[in-house]
Amino acid sequence: MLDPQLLRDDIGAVAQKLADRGYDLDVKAWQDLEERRKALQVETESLQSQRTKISKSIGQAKAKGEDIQPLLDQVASIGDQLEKSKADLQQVFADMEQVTLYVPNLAQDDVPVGQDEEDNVEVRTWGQPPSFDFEVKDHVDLGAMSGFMDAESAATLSGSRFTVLSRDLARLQRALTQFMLDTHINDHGYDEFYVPYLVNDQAMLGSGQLPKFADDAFITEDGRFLIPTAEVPLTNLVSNEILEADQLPIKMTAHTPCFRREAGSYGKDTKGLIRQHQFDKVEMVQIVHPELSNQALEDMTSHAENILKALKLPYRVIVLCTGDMGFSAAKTYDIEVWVPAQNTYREISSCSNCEDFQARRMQARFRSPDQKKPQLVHTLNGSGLAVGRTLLAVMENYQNADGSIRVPDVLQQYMGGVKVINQC
RNA sequence: GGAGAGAUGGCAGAGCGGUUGAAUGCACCGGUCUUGAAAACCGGCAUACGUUAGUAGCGUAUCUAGGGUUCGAAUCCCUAUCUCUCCGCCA
Repeated sequence: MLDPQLLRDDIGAVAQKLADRGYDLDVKAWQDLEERRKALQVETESLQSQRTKISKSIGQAKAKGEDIQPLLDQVASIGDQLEKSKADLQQVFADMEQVTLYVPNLAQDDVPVGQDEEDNVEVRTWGQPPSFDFEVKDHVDLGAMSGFMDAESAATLSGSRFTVLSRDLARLQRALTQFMLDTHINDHGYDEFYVPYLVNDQAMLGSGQLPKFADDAFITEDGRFLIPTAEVPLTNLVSNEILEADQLPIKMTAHTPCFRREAGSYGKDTKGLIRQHQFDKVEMVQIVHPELSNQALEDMTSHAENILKALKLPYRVIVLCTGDMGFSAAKTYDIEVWVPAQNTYREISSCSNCEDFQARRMQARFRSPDQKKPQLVHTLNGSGLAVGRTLLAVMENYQNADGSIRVPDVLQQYMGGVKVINQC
């Protein structure tokens, strides 16, 4: 949610910035609502004030045993007026909320303006894509050869976009997860959390998945949502909180499955682990002082990069352009890992500074010693990393000519000494 | 799932139709006293919105949330959510 003050003071500039993101704000409609709101609110509050005054004097008159009928007559007409004006005001507020809940965050000034992923800008690359003296196989083939990855069984169980991993490959995924968590906890200063995988609509609203993207999430019969990312439960841990300044920054990590409908991506990445309805992810979330959020974004991105460095997987970092950013983000870095079989980089992490956008929705604030009023915190989230896609990247980058897969050095301690994954 | 009890300010806890935004205690902040500290005493201490040049003043709302009764609701009624106790079931 944007700062309503900003919408009032400088709506022209806001509309321009939203246009950069491909969002068309109806300025005239908003200003009309705002004007109505102002008139109605002033009217309602003054009526309420009158009514309260008279009601109090009724109490006093009664206590003294005076006749209260004149006062009752006086207040009678206020009641109807008040009811009407209250209802109108509520309607205007509801209309305004329908706008504000659907308006995306504003991009930071240094974010490149652009339409879609074509306009994203590469920031840096790390590592050299490996060269192979044989024809590389993709992870689907490698998985089939080993017999440890089974899309058909998954289709029988659940449908498309699911997978069954077994034995050394299942273990390798667990090793990756463990390694990521341990690194974030031991080297990067995050605290580990275990969180619910089902959340209510308030939580989804707070982090910005609702109301606009309801179709992307799985909803349960009793109205809960399967989390599309651990960002939702982790970030909402501070909802409706007023934190003390010295509690910041809060750095949280959690490993969870993530569930996504992937509506609207029909035909895209239909094979393999790239795009699944269910995938595991290790998530990082930071709750920070507003002045430090940009530095925190750089730090968090480097934390995700450190995982890839340790795994010796080549990657590049790009900054998303205005048109490609997520709803809640003010600035986003994507990290893309080298995928040999596709001869390109594919997204494996997305790190965003949401500034106060989510904090305002969920009323997450802190009290700083130098300011009387509580102020909104800044929230950041980043994948550290998407585990399924990391598994895919390891499989493809570490493949041998015979289809076996070398286990990266840092994972071997988690694999009980297994150094190469062969076949069933 | 069944039966019961409850949800009040940072925390504890009173109030149970009328000057209650809410007693009291604790915590916190400022002051007096003191060489300093403690104690004691004095004072302060919610949030949001509106109006406004204003973090001044004034107004409005908020005692879990949403509805209702009433001239007037923290207090009465309904619904939802959550918590606790007991029983049942269960990894």
